[in-house]
Amino acid sequence: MSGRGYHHGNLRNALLAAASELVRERGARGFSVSEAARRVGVSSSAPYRHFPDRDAMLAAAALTGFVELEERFESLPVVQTFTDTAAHIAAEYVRFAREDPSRFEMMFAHGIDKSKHADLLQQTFRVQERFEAALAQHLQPTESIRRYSAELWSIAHGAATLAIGENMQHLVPDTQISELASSTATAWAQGITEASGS
Amino acid sequence: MSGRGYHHGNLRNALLAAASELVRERGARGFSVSEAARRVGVSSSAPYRHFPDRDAMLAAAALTGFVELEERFESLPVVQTFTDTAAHIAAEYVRFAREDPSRFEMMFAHGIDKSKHADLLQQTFRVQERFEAALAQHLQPTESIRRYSAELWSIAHGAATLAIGENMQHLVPDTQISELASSTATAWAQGITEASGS
DNA sequence: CCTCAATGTGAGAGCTTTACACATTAGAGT
DNA sequence: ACTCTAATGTGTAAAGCTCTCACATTGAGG
Repeated sequence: MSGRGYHHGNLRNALLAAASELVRERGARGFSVSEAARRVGVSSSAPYRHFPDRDAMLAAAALTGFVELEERFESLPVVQTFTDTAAHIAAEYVRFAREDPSRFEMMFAHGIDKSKHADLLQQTFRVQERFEAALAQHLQPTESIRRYSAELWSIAHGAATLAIGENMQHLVPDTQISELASSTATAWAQGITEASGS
Repeated sequence: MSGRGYHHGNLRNALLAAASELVRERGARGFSVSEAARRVGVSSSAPYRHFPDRDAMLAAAALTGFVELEERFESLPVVQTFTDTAAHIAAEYVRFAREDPSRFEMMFAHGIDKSKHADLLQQTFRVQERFEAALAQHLQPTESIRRYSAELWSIAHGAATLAIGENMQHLVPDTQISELASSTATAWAQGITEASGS
C-alpha cells in the first residue's frame, strides 16, 4: 500500500502531500521537484510520470488549496444582513490566507499559466460561486450579484496578499488584518445598500 | 562611458535595466542573473560585484518600480470629494499594474524578504504616504487616515493582483478592471462618509 | 608615476529540471 | 495459473542556474 516495493502505489498523492509540506516550510519558490521526490523516497525523475513538469505539480498542489478554500465557505454561517455577510466572507478569506501564507501564495502564483491548467481556473470559479451564493441571499435577483462578488473578492484578496507580503506591518498589526478586511467590506456594503436602498 | 573596456563603467544600472526588461519579457520567475549578465555583455559572475545575490538584484529592480509608482501618484490631479479621490487612486493603481504586470508581480513578490531589503519597505511606505496625503485633504485630522489608506490600498491591490493573475477573466473583462476598482472604492468611500457624516 | 581598491573574468562545485533508455511489476485476458 | 503489456520507477546525463574563489585589469588619488 505505501512506499514498500518497486512501485510506490500512491506516488501521485504522496508527492502532492510532500509538495504542500515543502511549500509551507520553504515557500513557493523554495519548492523543488527533486526535494519532493527525495522526501517520498523515489528517484528524482519518478514525479515526471505523474506530472508533465514542475509547474503542473505546483498547480495540482494549488488545486487542493482551492478545494479547501471552497469547503471553508461551504460551512459559512448564515447571517442576517448583506453587510454582515460581506464582512464575514472577507474576514474568513484573510484567516485562510494567514493560516498558511505560502500555500496561499502558491495558489495565486502568477507563474502558473491558468490557460494550461483549466482545472485550477475551474476550482477558482467554484469558490467565486460560493461568494455569489452567500451574497445572493440578501439581494434582489436583478442586482448585479456577479459584479458585487468580484468587488468583495478584491477587497478580501487585497488585504490577504498585502498582509502575507509583509507590506502592512507598519500600518496594521498582522493579527488585525482580518478585522481590517471585514471593516473594509462593511463600509463597502453600506455604500452599496444605502445607494440602491436594498 | 559605456560597455567598451575591461570595466563597464555603469554596470549596476545596466544590469538593473536589463533585469527590468527581462522581467517584462519572461516574468519574475523567468528572470536569471546569467541572462541579465549576458545581455549586458559581461561574465555571469560580474553581477555579484554589485548585488549579493539574485534576490537582491530583483529587489533593486523592484525598488525602481516603487519609485515610478510614487511618481505616478505625485502628479495625481486633485479632485473635489473624498469619494472621487478614492476612486481615482484605485483606478490609477490598477492601471499601473496592468501596464507591466510582471513588474508589478516582482514588486510584490513574496519571495523577497522585506526585512533584508529595508529600502524596499521604505519606498513602499512612501507610496502609502501619497495615499494618505490625498485622502487627508477630505478628512478631519482626527479621523483615522492611516486606517483608511490601508483599506483603500487593499481594494486597489486586490483588484490589481486578481486581474494580472488572470483570475477575473470570466467575471470582468480585463479592460474594465480599473473601472471595477474605482467603483469598489466609490462604494467603500460612500459607506464611510455616510456613516461618519464627514 | 605608482599603487591599490574596485571591478571584471574563468573555472568550477553543487544545485535544478527534464529527456531517455531501461527495469520492474500489477493486473487484464486467456 | 500464465502470459504480456501498460504503467510506473530507476539511472544517467545534458543543459542551465546560483554563487565562490583565485586571478586579471585598470581608474583615480597620493
